[in-house]
Amino acid sequence: MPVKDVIAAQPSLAPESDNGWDRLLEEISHRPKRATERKQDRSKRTEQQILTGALRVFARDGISRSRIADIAAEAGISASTLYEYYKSKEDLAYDLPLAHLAEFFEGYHIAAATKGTTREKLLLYLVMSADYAREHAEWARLFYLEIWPSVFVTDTDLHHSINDFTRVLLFLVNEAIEEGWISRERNPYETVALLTGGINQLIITWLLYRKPKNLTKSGTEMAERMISVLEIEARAAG
Amino acid sequence: MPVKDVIAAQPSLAPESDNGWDRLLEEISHRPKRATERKQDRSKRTEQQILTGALRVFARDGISRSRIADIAAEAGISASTLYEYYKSKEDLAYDLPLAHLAEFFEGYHIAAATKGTTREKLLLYLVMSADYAREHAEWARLFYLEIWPSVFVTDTDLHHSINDFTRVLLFLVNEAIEEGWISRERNPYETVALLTGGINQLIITWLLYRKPKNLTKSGTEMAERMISVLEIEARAAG
DNA sequence: ACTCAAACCGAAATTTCTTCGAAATATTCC
DNA sequence: GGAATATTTCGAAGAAATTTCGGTTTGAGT
Repeated sequence: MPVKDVIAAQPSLAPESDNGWDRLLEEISHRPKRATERKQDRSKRTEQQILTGALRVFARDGISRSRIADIAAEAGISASTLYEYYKSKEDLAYDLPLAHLAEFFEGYHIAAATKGTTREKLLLYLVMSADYAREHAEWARLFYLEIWPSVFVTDTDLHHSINDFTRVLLFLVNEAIEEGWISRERNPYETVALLTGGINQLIITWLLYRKPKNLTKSGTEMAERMISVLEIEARAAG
Repeated sequence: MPVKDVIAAQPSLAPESDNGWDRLLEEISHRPKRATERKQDRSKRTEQQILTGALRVFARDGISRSRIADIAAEAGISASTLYEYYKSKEDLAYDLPLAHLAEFFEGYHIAAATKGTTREKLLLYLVMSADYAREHAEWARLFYLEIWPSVFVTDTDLHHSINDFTRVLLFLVNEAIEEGWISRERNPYETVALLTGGINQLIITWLLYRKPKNLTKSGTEMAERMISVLEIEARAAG
């Protein structure tokens, strides 16, 4: 059950455990592990070629219009070989984003270490999300436009990673509430929805229309705006 | 070009044209028209059965896993007959949400007539969006989780209707800026992204996890919160 | 160099989508 | 009412894509 994960995450995220933050990020950036480890070097190379080829083709044609044959050709192997690596097209599509997500979390983990306050961490998270999408547009197309909202991601490794994305935000929001600059009156899940939704909508619009032109700038603007607005709200609430 | 539509919409939406609002809603709720009109009554019935069956199957299995044969069976016709009505599965999937969207706009048009202020209209729009999703959960699953973010909706009737959804918000936000309760400093598109993103994220979470339990209540809460937060922001900016 | 497992591929099987021509049903006109 | 015409339906065949299978090639360890 997906809901359970999110709920269960909450207690362990209580701000009083002072190293909860590091443990959370540690867990998150090490999550993705392919079940089958490849033995030979050429195999590792092939796996990489499949991932690169698949990303290219999926981003160009969309998952459902993409053909296994095209992906295999792009990877320089035969279609049947691809089935040695992934049991279906869907399986491939859902595995594909994992490596990038881990990379994002790892990058964030490092960058966040230099930030002292919760506010800075939260701002950084939102800004980095937008920026990572800009830097990896093909991946982002696949992830934000096809996979994230998909109903069928439940009960997959990917699903955990997507939940992780929310868990980080939830942790920070709870901490901010503790610190008093996000209103206690408000449901933290609702606040997380607001933050996620705002930044994602910006990314999605950019992916579809290349507008706003400068995603990094707009992302920063949007993130700062959302956070400062939450602060004002908390102050207004007294 | 999708972007063009949105941009082009702006001038005609200037608040000074006092009946711009009615013209906009008129245009929007009358947009969808199937090209081919069916001659016989049984045909109209069949068309309805296809739509009902397809909605059921798509919502249950997702578009890509759904089989034409299943949809046809659900509709009580043969698979080949379905091709008399829609030229492909994709075509069917993209036509399906149109009727509901038109219904939503029409319902909003009527309900908004009783609301005097821009603020009330905006609040109503957001609240009704969430509520419509709750009332038509199968449709919402298809629309929010599979179709809205899809890359391939460009250059379809559906695409216009989705743009319409944003145009209404943009109109209201611009009017609110004119009235002074949304900050002039902020890019209206960014504000629209914030509003859309926030409410959609809430809907998506509900569709996936049935959480929050009461979508109508949470939607109202979220909508009121976002609007009041924008007001506070405008006041703080002076 | 030999052995064995891992990796690879072509051809065939399977599944699903789509087309087509003929049959069934409805409408029109006399 | 019944023949002529148009519309709608369907089964069977065709096309396109995914997936499986058996056997060959390749590479790592000894």
